[in-house]
Amino acid sequence: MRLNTTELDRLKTSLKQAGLKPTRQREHVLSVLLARRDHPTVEEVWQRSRTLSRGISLATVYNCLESFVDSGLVKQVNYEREPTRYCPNLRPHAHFKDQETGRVYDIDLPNEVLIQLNSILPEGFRPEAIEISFHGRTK
Amino acid sequence: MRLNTTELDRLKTSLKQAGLKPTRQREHVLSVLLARRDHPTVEEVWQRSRTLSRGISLATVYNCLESFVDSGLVKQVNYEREPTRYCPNLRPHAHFKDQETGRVYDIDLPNEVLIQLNSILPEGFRPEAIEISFHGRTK
DNA sequence: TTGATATTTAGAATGATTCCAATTCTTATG
DNA sequence: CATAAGAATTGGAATCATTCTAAATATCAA
Repeated sequence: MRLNTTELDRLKTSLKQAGLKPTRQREHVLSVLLARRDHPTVEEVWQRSRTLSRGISLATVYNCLESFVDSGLVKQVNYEREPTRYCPNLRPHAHFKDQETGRVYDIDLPNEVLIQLNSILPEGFRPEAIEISFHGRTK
Repeated sequence: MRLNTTELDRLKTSLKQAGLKPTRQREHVLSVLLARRDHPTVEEVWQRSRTLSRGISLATVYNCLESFVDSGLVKQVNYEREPTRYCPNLRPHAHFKDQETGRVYDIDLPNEVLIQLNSILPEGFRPEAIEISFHGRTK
């Protein structure tokens, strides 16, 4: 998780655009999150962030992830009551959880599916978000 | 929550069909759940079940609901990390949560929507369940 | 540089849920 | 009907992801 100046500047800019002060911790957590296209838990993000010199507290990882979600930089994924997972993929997508491995896959959502889904809502229902999660086997 | 013999027999039968011993507590919790088409939390189910003579323990309500879900008699609804809610509607449906009132509505899922949703999965993905939750305003 | 405001932090607190081990119930079988 | 084996129920303790707290530190506009 070595960041060159260009990457760092890019992160600072995304944070500022999102209305967040670009702190050392936020830059680090965000870079850790963007480094892999998976769905880590808070605990996992914390583990991956330990390399930060002088460390980072678990509370801060919670704080960072919360502010990222609030400002739309990442998404949350919840399966049942398991620990919340975080997802750096911002395109509209569903999730598929392999019940054998526990692994979560992103499934792209074509626009026509979104349109059809909105069409099943009664008059007056204004969705702000939709979450679609499959679970099953991947063969 | 007065049960006549016919209703009681019907409950006993559903429980047996689901492979569950028809105990006094299960019959009561199930009847409480079927009495309203809403989405109560465990705590709420417990409150509504207090009328049972000699009471019922919270642990038992948890146990009953878990066994109902396992045997397909009711569904679970999760929104973020809020307490799990239980849903007696077994038809395929999505949920819509009004972010102002917190109320959860059932939205029927037409078969063609289900078919379209399955069609977006890659080769080899075998879904066993799908969960669709909207949240937004109802105007 | 400085002050106002925001962020970070360690540890305590919270709260839904699960676990535990003792008691009570259900039911198949004699 | 009696009985015994396996299930279910129970109150309370334990768990654990998450939130809260209040003190220390950092950011940034002026």
